[in-house]
Amino acid sequence: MTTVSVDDAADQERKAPGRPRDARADAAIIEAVLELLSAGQSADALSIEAVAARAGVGKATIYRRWPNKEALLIDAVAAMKGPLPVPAGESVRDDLVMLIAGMRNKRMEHYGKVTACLVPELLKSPEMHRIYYGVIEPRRDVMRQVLRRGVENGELRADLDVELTMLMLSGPTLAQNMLRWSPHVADEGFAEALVDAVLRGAAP
Amino acid sequence: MTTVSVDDAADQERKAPGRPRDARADAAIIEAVLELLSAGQSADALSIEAVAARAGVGKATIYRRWPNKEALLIDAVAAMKGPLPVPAGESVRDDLVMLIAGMRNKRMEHYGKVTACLVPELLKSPEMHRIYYGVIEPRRDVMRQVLRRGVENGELRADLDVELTMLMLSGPTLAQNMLRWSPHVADEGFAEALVDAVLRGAAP
Amino acid sequence: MTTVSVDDAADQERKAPGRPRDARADAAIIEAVLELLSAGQSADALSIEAVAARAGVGKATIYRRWPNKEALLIDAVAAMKGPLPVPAGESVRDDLVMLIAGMRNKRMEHYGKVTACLVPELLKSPEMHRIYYGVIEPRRDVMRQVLRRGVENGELRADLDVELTMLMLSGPTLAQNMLRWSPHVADEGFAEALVDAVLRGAAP
Amino acid sequence: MTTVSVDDAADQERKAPGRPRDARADAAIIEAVLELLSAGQSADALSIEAVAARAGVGKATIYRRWPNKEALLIDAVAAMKGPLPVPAGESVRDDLVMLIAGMRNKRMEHYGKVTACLVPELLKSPEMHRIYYGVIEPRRDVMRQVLRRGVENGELRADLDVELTMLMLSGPTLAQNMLRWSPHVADEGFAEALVDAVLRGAAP
DNA sequence: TACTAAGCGAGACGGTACGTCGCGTCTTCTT
DNA sequence: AAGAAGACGCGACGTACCGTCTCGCTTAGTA
Repeated sequence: MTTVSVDDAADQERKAPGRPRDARADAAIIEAVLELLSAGQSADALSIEAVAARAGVGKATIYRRWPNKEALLIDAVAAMKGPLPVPAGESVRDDLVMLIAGMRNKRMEHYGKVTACLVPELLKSPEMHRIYYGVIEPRRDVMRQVLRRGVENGELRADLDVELTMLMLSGPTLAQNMLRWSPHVADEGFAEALVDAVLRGAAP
Repeated sequence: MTTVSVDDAADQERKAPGRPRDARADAAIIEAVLELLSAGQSADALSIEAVAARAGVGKATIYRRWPNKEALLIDAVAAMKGPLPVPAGESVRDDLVMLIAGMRNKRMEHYGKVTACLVPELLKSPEMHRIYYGVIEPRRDVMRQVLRRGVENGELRADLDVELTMLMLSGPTLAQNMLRWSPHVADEGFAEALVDAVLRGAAP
Repeated sequence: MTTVSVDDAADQERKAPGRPRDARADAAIIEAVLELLSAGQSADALSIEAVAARAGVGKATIYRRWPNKEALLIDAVAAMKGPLPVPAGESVRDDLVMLIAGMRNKRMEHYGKVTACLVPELLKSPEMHRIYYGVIEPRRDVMRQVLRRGVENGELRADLDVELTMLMLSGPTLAQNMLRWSPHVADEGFAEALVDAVLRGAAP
Repeated sequence: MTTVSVDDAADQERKAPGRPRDARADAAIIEAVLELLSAGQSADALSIEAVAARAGVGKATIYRRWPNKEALLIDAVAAMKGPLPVPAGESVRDDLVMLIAGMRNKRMEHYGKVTACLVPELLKSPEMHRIYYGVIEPRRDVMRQVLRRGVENGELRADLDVELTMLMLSGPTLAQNMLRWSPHVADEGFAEALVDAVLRGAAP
């Protein structure tokens, strides 16, 4: 719910005057978005009016909470993703495979779609990008810790560019999810193949 | 211009009765799309109505040529990309760096935006995806030839998964273009760093 | 239809480019307004959306023709009033009674309501008032001719203030129709009583 | 203030439990209505929300006192009109001129507008009409007394229809105030001209 | 030369969704 | 209990585009 500013307000411990917002409305709205995304089609065909009707809520109640459709979708994405994945911690390779595979779940099926619909707004509005970042970065940080652990314990080369490597792992996954550039690349085994290729390198 | 079917019609060499289509309209429409994309912001805010007004053309003239906005955008992307890049052919690494760097031109600035806006439609409609594929695949084939050449002449390992490697090269580029996931990764030198990392591998 | 300007355009005999407006839409809209006014309640509770739905027409089709609800109501009033009344021409008194009674028909039942709803707009916007005047003035002119005839043929006093007399005839009728100030004044026979009272002062 | 029922409650002299109503709120609300009517334009554009904000009062405080916007406007009209006019009592004609002229003050400028906005509700709801009657009737009664006095002392004809005469005096005034039907009729001297014309028929 | 068929700019058409405003009711905390 | 504040479900507002459909007009190839 664009939580950063809300938390800031909570820090000040100010009690807002007037009737407080109904928490059940927040839940109903997010749930309605997810239902419509699952049942329906593309995410930009999702209308605020449909969300309001599905949630049994007035349009104004949505606009009171989110400034536009994209911000709402971002929060819906955050809710869709559920808890952070926790790597097992034994083998760096296995942890990476698990993280990449987790981006291609059935549950994540709509995640690619939704992310795609957000992109134009992310490119246009820095504010939008900041919010999205707050949602996505904790997950990226899990992968970052795994890579750093590998560098420290010698499983990965000492001079590894961690950020670039993260891009090499999640970029192809995203591209394959969103654009299906390479139909030849098998779906099953994709995570293992990608992680191994990144680890191994293309040189002979 | 959704060229396949048009070409097929041309193959049959039927002389269409009535007034032939004005070729200048096609050009004016595509140009209007590109101008609006450059001037304006996001690509899903681009309306057919605005394109028609800008091109000095009736809406029906657009709908006579493209079935919907996405198909029009795909042709605009094709026009935006210009001619196929031609690798120098000396070093595989240098060729790849050139290809990747070519995806991050100033001219390509809007390419990420436009592609992003197409994604929902691409995922939903196989027909749409087929058209997009016809535009994008020739460019991907250039990279594919470079990689195959490397495998054959020993610059790359013999058992290389060419398709996966292509994904590892263009996926991160796309992700960085569209989502700017990694602000830490420098813009200058990105192509070299990525290609080197793909070639080298992460293992020690 | 704010007809004055349309007539002006017709004078210039300019052929408007593009698809011409559908005359059936005009009729359907006006009819829908009258049906809703007859069936429904007060006239400011009449919503453009309801009119559009009833007429089987898009909202834009209404807004293309009338700038706001009041202008639409004025044209609806004009349509409701039908043809100009024609006085018999024998006795001035009888003609006036007929004209006044004609303002209190069953068919005119809603006329008072609608007029009332227009008043705020009439007071605010001179343009609105001008249009309304174009509708109402021809009817007032009928009464004016009757009074002038009476002055000329000696049925009425020679120094009669015609405009004031018109106000004395239609003002009480309007007030009684709209505000029912005097419940004691009988409905039947109202026209005769009023005309006689006015004539008692207007007789030579 | 829809005073009848409130007064009845006061008669029972019940001690209401809890905090008593703040009398300043009533005044602030009425004053806010009058300010908004003077500053703004039409009276149906006056929103309860704006009144509450202007008066520095919660919406519920208004709804606790008046059932709807029209009832509030009626009380505002009453407040706008100020104390009852007191006729001098010498000449019936002069008293009537004073009463009619008093309906056309600068202070009454908005009176026509506000009354006009009430009309639809008055026609629809008998309850509303009753309340309005309670406000307007005492003023009409002043004129009624003047006319009766004239009948009794021979200034007016013995068989005069008092109610109809009242309509003939206030109806044209109302019509001229609200609709400005007759621009030819001069503003100055209107009261005298009207009263004289009516009396010419009402004289014995 | 005239006919026929399609292309063309223009813009009206029935719709859907937008984001805003006000309604009258309700819930919270404070006085 | 009243009060200020303001959230709630609702419904209408007037606007913007959608994709389709006439209009009157050009612009060819065919008769």
